[in-house]
Amino acid sequence: MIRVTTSLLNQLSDLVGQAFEKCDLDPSFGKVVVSQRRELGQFQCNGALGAAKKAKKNPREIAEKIVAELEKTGLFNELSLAGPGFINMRLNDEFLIKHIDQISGDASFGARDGHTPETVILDFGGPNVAKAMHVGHLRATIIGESLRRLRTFLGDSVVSDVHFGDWGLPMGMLIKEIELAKPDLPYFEEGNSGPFSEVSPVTVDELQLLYPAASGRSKEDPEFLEAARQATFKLQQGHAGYRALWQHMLDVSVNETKIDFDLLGAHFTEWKGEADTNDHMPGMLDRFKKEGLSEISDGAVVVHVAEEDDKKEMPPLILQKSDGAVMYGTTDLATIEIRQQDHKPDSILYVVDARQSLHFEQVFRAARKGKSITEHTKLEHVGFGTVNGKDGKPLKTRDGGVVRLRSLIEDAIAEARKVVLEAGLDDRFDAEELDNIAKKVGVAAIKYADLSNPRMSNYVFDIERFTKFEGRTGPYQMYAAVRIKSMLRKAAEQGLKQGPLVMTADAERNLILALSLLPEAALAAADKNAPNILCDHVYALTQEFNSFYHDCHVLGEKDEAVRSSRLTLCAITLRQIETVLQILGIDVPERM
RNA sequence: GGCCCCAUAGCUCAGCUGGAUAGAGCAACAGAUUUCUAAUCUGUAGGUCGCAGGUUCGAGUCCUGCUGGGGUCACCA
Repeated sequence: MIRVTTSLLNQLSDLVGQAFEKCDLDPSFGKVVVSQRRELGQFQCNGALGAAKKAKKNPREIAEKIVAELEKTGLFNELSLAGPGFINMRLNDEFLIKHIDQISGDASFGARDGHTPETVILDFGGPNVAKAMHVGHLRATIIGESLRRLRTFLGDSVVSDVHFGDWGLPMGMLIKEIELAKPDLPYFEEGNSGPFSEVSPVTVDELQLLYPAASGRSKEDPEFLEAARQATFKLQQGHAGYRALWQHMLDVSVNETKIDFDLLGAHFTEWKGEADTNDHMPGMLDRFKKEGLSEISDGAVVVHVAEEDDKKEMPPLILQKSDGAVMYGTTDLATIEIRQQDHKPDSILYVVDARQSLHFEQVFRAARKGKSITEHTKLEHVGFGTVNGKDGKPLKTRDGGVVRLRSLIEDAIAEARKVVLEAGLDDRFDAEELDNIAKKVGVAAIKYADLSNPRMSNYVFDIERFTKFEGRTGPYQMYAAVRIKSMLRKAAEQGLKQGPLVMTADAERNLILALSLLPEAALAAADKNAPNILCDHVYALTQEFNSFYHDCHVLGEKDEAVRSSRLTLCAITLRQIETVLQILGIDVPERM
């Protein structure tokens, strides 16, 4: 007997595959998918066409044989043939109810059953010292956090590392800029090895002004840039004053980014950064040199990563610039080695802007070449597209500046509050609850809008559209869950009990079918690192629920068996909607 | 210039390894409520899938060329 806890589509595919096997055909032709034409069936299999092509036979004849085999199982209410050889099927209700009973008894709705647990490291967030997080960090954080939750849901052991940008040339630029502004600070005294003050000489607001100043100065003043380069090198070599100053800048910046990450509900098990590779660096550089993996090119130490059959140009990875300082490729490579030592991961996923794909390709190749990671470990750049304004170009403020993440979130919360107030139902909430609802709705609106796009696509940021309660929005999904919560509260007040499932209406069957597809969605989302698949799933689910809600009264239902069954169905649906939204990083309030 | 990605309804986008009549949402129009929260549901209308070839029984999907847009091409991150 087939296992009942695995995904419904896999079960059906196995079953139909067996039928193909009995006809001496490859079982892989038995792949079953949700029907494109629901009026003809719940599921379909198109394998007869492919099999016919391969076996040089008539597709309809093959399909007829398959149908005959499937009839014998007794699991189907209806099996039919259509067109050139499409097999349409409808399961009988007993089977569906049994299946939903089984998966609803499992916290993952049967999804874990189809997943082999592994140790996965997620590298996302990627804020930088002194720079306020901006719209570019939005997707990295939202997608990364969602993948973290998804993998945890599927039973993986997940390490999430924020990987602070804290070690490159910008550090030298900041040090020199601070020196210009406050030359008397002890950090700049020749030979001063500390100890230094425990109080930061700069506030976060100052830092955020210092950085653009330093950046601008570097472009105009070659001497300043050169000084910054030297400072970067000295910092990396352990200059005591610079290190102390750097630590202050890092601490101040970390505290600031935590506010943003908290707003977005992102969690990190590690707050590491590029700088944490410093102790590892000399050994790694030495090894690459000794093993003949690196060489000097134009004064820089590089690893050649081009391969014979490359179509595209593949520049070497620069480990050390000609001035001796390391670059972010070097720290990324060292980070891989450290992660290998610390965690022995099966996968390392980098949730970083798609524009950095060449960089990761170089780093991954260098890591393979230098055996920095075990062969079986998967290294993957999970890229994503840009967030655009209504003009189709990357989102900018009115005066062309960078949009800060904080203001983006605050605007969304303000917009959500406006929408709730406009609905005119706010008199039910006190100020505190309204705040809570606005925050949850605003953040959900942004997250759902972001995650529902395929990762690699760019999308247009339109907060008014995102906060609408109609259509494919975060709030629509939450609203369905809130409706159920309200209903279950009333049921509890009236002492109504849940009972075994019975099928009395199409809307119930459709809802159960939607519920049954979670494992498929979760596994595909994990496999492709594509949260949008889960967004599609929860949208289909909430739509089916809303139809059910419209067609089938629950609390007022006179027949106790039907009523208690529907209460059960509502409870399962709520749990699944909340589970999926939770994976997407969306919290559902009690009311809204 | 080389390489990579994209082009689908008025708008924002789906379309999984080629499979039936190309789908959603928004906007438009027509309906449904003495609400279990209508912030909902049902229906109608809307398409030469950028252009031109090719492979195939079958192409939005695969191949080639073209047009338009974006990204990227070693000492920034």
